Parts: sequence; structure tokens; C-alpha cells
Amino acid sequence: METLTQAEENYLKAIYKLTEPEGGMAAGGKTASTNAIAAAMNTAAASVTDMLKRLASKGLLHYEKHRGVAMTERGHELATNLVRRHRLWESFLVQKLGFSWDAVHDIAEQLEHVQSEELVERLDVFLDRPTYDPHGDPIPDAKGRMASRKQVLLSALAPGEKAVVVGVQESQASFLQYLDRVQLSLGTELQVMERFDYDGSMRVAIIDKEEITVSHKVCENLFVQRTK
Amino acid sequence: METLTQAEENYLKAIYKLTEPEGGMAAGGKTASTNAIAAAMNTAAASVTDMLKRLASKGLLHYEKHRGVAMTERGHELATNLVRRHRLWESFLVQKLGFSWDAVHDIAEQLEHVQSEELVERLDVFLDRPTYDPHGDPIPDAKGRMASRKQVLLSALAPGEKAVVVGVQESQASFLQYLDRVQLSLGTELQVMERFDYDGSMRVAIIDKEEITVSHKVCENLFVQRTK
DNA sequence: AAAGATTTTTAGCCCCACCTAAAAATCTTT
DNA sequence: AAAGATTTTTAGGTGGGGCTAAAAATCTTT
Repeated sequence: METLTQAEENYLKAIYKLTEPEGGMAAGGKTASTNAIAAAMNTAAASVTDMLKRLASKGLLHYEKHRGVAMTERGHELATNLVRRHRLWESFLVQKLGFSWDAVHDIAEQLEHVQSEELVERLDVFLDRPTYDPHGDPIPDAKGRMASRKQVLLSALAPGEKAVVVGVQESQASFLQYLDRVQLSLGTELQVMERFDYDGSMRVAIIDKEEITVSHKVCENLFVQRTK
Repeated sequence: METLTQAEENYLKAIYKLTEPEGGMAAGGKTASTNAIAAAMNTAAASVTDMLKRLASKGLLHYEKHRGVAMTERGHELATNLVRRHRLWESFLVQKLGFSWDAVHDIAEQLEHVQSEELVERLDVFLDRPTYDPHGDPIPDAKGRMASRKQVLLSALAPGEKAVVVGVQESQASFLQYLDRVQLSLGTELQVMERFDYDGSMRVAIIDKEEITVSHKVCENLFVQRTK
């Protein structure tokens, strides 16, 4: 297993994001243009061309002059693993170190480059093999498989948005009991009515039931999927 | 606060180790030779000279041609912080992820370069502000102060060595109860009689009491200080 | 103190990852 | 299909971090 430089890994991930279909659907072979990559990485197009050649020569990209790039099987594999590392570290930072979900990206960007299979595996176990990161993005498993459901934390919703409850972040008994009590469970449909910035609590309407106010902590532990 | 490259940080730490007196005593201004640094870092002496100039120009080293280097106040500060990061990460890897103490160095070597003051602070809190790492080396606090006591794990002792118990690695009730039971407590003096490689257990003589055999696990959780 | 040995520095190259400017290829438009 | 616009590549440069070989400085010996 050849090991990539940080720059190579960064390019690979950027290309992955550009070529991977948003919705999580199949579709595979999409292509990314030199300019798009340059824009995504904030570098000159000429620098990108250099790197594309290097990554292609390592068998990670299909590259033909003036024709854009697509990922090879191997490239896709490595990129997926990078995404895995990134999302696991983000989960760690939020769940274990108490960072807020919007503060972790840059740090995870650094941590994801640490080279150690065993570290990632142990981190995964330590976090209880999470399937979604704090932003609701699915975390690929060691073989690259990931859930396709696109969920976000309740706290990510803006007033007016409707959603359905699809999961919890931490499944402590006390939290589940609380959800039970306030009539929130998997499949419950709700709409955010108002959000109070001073303490992060929210007022949400549960379809067919009365409105309730939930604390910031609850908002940070409840996964929902937007409905329209 | 200027930020260093990973290579710069590695040199700085290597020089710190060479100039810092082993015993933890004061003494400050020791000097390191180009060759010694090259040996420590496994690089050509010429490369070291280059780097010394660079670090000197950044105000981290006192450097005069053919005269070796010493750390400046600022350099010392940064190096101490690096050591702090390294030891905190080692503690994390052992205590939280369950790595064995001899497997964590290389990974911590990578983690220590992650740039984020807040990350280090939160990690420190998460680990409960430990003062010693899994190898018994003291962890500097955020201001660079650290304990000077040089303790090692019981497992680090060779047969014949004498030592006094100074602490435990993990202070779980069950472990403390066990220590009580076998008459080992802070301040107990002992001598290693024999060590069994096949399971890592040891036979130790407790001064004024009878000999006991302790398991590998115990050896890995008991800090002692060598006496002569 | 002069010769020899050792250490350190200089000189000159290499690769990676970036850059700008100019050339070439492809796409758009008419 | 030719002109113009845009994208992409080539050419040539820079700094970081490494190398070897040779020169210079310092230390050791006699």
C-alpha cells in the first residue's frame, strides 16, 4: 500500500467530492475539470495539471489531456478511506472533546492525514462505530460502504423547515426515555417553529400533537431528515 | 505566533532532547553539535546546517558557525509545547484507545504536529490533566511547567533494580484495592528479583515483607522511581 | 607548532508543490 | 468553417527539505 503525501491526499479528496454524485446514488464515472479542481483547492490551474499527472501515474486517476479526470477503482477506495478518517475525527472532536459541530472541520482536516490503519480502527471502536458524523453525513466503514440516508441534527434546521426523526446521536437510556416522554420517536414528523439563540433551544411542532420546546442538548442528539 | 513546518518542529524537538539535561535538573544553556543532531534525526550533516540557519533566523536557536546550537527562550517554549502535545497524545492512545505503551510513539509523532491550541487544551481536560505519560515521563502543562520526578513503570525495571512506588497509571478502585491487598502502596520500597518473559509477570521483593509475584498488567500500571 | 583527523560548512543537485506567463487545444458563436 | 473566448497544458521559476562531494574550520596528536 503506497502512501500518499498530504497534498496528494487533499487533491484526491477534492476530486472525490467533485466526481461523487451528491445524492448518494450510484453513477460512478463522473468527471472533474482542471479548473473546477483548481477552484475547489484554491490553487493555480497549472499546479493542478502537475498533480493530475502525478496521481494518474500512481494509478489513482484516469487522465487524458484536455479531457478532465475520473477516479480509478483504487483512487476511489483511497478517497473513501480519507472521508472515513475525516468524519471519524469530526465525530471524536464533537462527542468526546466537546467541540461544537461547526468548529471541527479544520482540525479534522489535519487529523485525517495521520497514517495508521490501527489508529482509525481503534478510534472507530472507541466511538462505537458511528454511521453518521456530527453533520449528519454518513461515515464509510473500513470496506468503504456507507449509508446513503442524508440526515442532519435537529439543531441544523432553520425555523419553518419540516423533517422526520431518523435517529439519535448518543443512545443513552436517559435520552431515549426522555424522547419517549415527549412523544418523539423514529418516524415522528415535525416542523421547527422558532429557535432561541441565547440558549440554543427550539420550539418544534409535532404533527398532530402539541408544540414542545426542546433544549440545545436534545437538538444536538437528534437526527432528522428534511422533508418538504 | 508564527507556525512551524513539521520538519522544523521535528528538529526543534530533537535539539531540545539533546540540550535538555536528562535528570530534569535546571542547567539550561547546554549545546548540541551538528553531528549529534544529524545522528538523532537520521539526516546528512549538511541538511542539518541548513535547518539550523533557518531556525536561528526565526529566533528559535542561538547559532554560530562551528560552535553548535543552543535554544533560545522562545525555542525552548515551543519545544516544551511539542513535548506536551506528544505526551498528551501518547496518553490518549494508551488510556482511551487501548494501545500498548510501546506502540504509540510513531502515531503520537504524527499527531503532535496538528496545529490547534484548543485541541490540546480539550484533550488535556478529556484526559483529566495527566501529569505523566504512559512511559512515566512528565507532561508539561500549558505554561511549560512539569514535574521533575522521573518515574517509570514497574515493567521497565530489570532484575536486581530497586525502586520505590510513586504512583499508578490508572486509578480504578479494583486496582487500588488489589495493591492494598498485596501491601503495595505509595512509598513502598521494592526490588525486582526475576522477570518472566513468557507472560510479563515479575517476582518482586517488598522490603521487610515477603516476595510476591505480580502480573504484567500490574507492572504496566504501577509507577516507581529507581533508587540505588 | 605542524600534520593528521574530525567536524562543519559550502557548493551544487534533486524532488515536491506551488507560482506566472505564454502557447496550444477545445468550445462557442456567428 | 473561421474568429473569438475559454480551458488546459507547457515552460520556466521559487522555496522547502533533502542529498553527495569537496572545501574550510576546529580539534588532536606528536
